[in-house]
Amino acid sequence: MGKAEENKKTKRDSLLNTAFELFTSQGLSNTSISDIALRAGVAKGTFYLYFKDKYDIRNHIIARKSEQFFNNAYADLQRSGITDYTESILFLTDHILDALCENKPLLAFIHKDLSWGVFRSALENVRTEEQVPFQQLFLQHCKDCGVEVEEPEVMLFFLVELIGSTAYSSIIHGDPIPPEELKKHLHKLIPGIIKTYTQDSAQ
Amino acid sequence: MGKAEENKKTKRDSLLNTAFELFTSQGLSNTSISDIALRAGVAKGTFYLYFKDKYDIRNHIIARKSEQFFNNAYADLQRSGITDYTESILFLTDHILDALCENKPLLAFIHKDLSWGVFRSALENVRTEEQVPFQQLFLQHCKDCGVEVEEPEVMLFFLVELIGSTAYSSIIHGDPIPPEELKKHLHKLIPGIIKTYTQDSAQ
Amino acid sequence: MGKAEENKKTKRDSLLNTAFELFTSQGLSNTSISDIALRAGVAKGTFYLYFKDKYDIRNHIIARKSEQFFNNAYADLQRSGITDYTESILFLTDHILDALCENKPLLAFIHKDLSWGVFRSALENVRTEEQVPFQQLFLQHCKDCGVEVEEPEVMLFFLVELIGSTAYSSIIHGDPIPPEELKKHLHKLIPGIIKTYTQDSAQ
Amino acid sequence: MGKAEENKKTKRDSLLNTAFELFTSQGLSNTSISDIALRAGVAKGTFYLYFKDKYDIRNHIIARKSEQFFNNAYADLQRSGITDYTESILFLTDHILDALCENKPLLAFIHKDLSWGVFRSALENVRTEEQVPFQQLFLQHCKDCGVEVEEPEVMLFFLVELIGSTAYSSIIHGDPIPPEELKKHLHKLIPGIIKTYTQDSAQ
DNA sequence: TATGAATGAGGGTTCATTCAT
DNA sequence: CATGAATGAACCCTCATTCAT
Repeated sequence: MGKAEENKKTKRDSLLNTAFELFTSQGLSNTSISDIALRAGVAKGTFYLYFKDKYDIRNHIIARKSEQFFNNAYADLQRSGITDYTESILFLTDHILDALCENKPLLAFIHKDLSWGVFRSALENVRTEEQVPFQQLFLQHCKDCGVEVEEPEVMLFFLVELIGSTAYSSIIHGDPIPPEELKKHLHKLIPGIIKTYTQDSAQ
Repeated sequence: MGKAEENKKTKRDSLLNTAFELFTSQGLSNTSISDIALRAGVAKGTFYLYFKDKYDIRNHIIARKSEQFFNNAYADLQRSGITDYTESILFLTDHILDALCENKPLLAFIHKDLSWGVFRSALENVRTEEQVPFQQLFLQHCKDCGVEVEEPEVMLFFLVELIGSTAYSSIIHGDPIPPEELKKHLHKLIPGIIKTYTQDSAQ
Repeated sequence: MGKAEENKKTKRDSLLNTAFELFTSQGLSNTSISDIALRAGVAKGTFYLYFKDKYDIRNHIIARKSEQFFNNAYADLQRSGITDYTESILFLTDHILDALCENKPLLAFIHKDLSWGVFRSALENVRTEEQVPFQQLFLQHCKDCGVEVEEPEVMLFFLVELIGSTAYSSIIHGDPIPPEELKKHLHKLIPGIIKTYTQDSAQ
Repeated sequence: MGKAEENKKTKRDSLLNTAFELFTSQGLSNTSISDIALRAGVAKGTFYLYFKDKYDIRNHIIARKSEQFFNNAYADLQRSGITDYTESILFLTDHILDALCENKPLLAFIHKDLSWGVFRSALENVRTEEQVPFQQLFLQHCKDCGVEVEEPEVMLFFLVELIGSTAYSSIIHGDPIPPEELKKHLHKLIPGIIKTYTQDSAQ
């Protein structure tokens, strides 16, 4: 029975991976459930044993990828040994921008959701994985750096939205500034934003 | 002769309005060209005399609405008599947030495009109206206030993206903060951003 | 298990037969896929499970019918016991003309392709059946009669084109001569053509 | 009023020429009446003032082109000064093959009708031009050469069908022999055919 | 569980034809 | 005569979903 379970897990993963490939390469609306099933090597009907419809599998993919994404960034940060708070945020920013540059199809695909929505709906509703939510990691990190952020969740919100939406425009369209420029500008802006939220507690 | 022209204009407007209603109430992909034509009171084939396809009419709608939107805000600003630069930006921010609060379907519809993309593609490509692009208004406004902004277009980009993406999350989902809170936060953050871009020139 | 296969074969045949009926009675361009599916008793979508489009099913029909046609003629020839080469060609000619007379819709339908094109594209590309191509039969027949034909394929080409195109005009329009007359004329002309190709080798 | 007449004639010719260009370059079914009218520089409704529908204009074109075609060949023959009957037929054959080689789109377009059908339906029904039918020219030519052909119309029928149908296969598909080869073969076959019809009278 | 043949509604699009101007 | 906007039937094709096996 462990075997049967394994088999199911394999099929599910196969569907998820295939769907991701197709969504990023051809777009959501140009990908049919037939396509996914065919390339995943299962029958069309089988798809429905695992997912409700195309949007269901999309949500699972976004949740999975976004989580991976932020957690990768965070893991790298820890390896870097950076201890200063602002520096660590900038490190994360660069890491995320670099990763998005190298994976434009992913960016194009999840951009509408690569934002606060990721943390809200995707991660909460669909959570089946065994990962620690990024928000928790973030809060922990604040503490680790010995920084007291007033409303850290809100600050995270602003950072995520700012970075996510400008990255899309810059990386996908190169407009109005290319990714290199974007980095420089964000490095100028983000310290101000952090200061706004850490000064608050002192006021 | 003017009659035929007028008639065409009427039909075109009817299609645009109907499409907007349907797009905002049912979503883009749930709206068919049949629906639009039917409710606009024209034959299906007539649609194709005016627009290439669904995406064509969508672009026209976005261009039109966005233009209206920003120009309304700007017109109000001028009526307000505000002369301080930072204050005027905050006024525009509030105005835009208020307007979006009162028109959630519009926000939901154009949110993916209510961003720098609006200025880039929608407004530039589809421009058939005789309006002044918002960017020009903005540049003029900087001068009028006697403020020297280093790279004003880039600053506008960051402001638009920040406001647009946070507004969506806040207004549509009330998460992680309600619109009232959002305003307060933006009022704290925006002056810092402006300072970053106006200090540059002094440095 | 055999049942499903059988069922599919039945549906496919039903579609082919229905399409043939409609094509011959109404013409290709006046027959829609809807028509075919409807009269074949299957859903429209089902058509596309078996054929790519209207031209695909047409090619299959032509291939099938032509094959049947020539092979019937050849089988009859063998039953006839004729051994003389020229006589056998004339026998085939008569057989083909008789068959076409009795099946005018077929003639009208495939006349544009009842020519060398049949051997080239239709029979070669669409071949899924397990029949021996007519050219091979023809070559074998030359040997069997002990006749050495210089370029037998080319001679076949001329015969097929001559018979096919004159048959169409004569049988369908009775112009400029009726089928009976046509036979007589061909009986006068064909021996000369054969002589031209068998004398070559002697020259 | 001569002017109005002229204008009409111009429009009609413009439609015919445009339709011919489009039919040969894109095919009949891929050419719409809109296309024709647009490129001919007249309004869509105007088309219907001159032709009943697409098939009507096609028939006129075929009649016109075929007539031109054969008459050109005949005119050239007369310029050539050839007096021998068989030679003159071979001259016409070559001339026709050369002309078809140089105008493949025309061949592809009228091939279904470039046969006896041309003389029968197209020329008879649609005749509005002021030309002498080719059959008459041909009969006259037989006399001029002092040759007595038994049933000259029938012989012409066989020649036209043989040349027309083999030319199509050879020139358009190069199969089973290229046009150069075709000429050689026809030069071998045609004298035999002529002999068959001129010997008849002697028999 | 898994299959994949069958469905049929529904989408986008074209275009011959009409008719008021 | 000429126009060209409007029509709407008809077409092709896709695809999510079902269900008998």
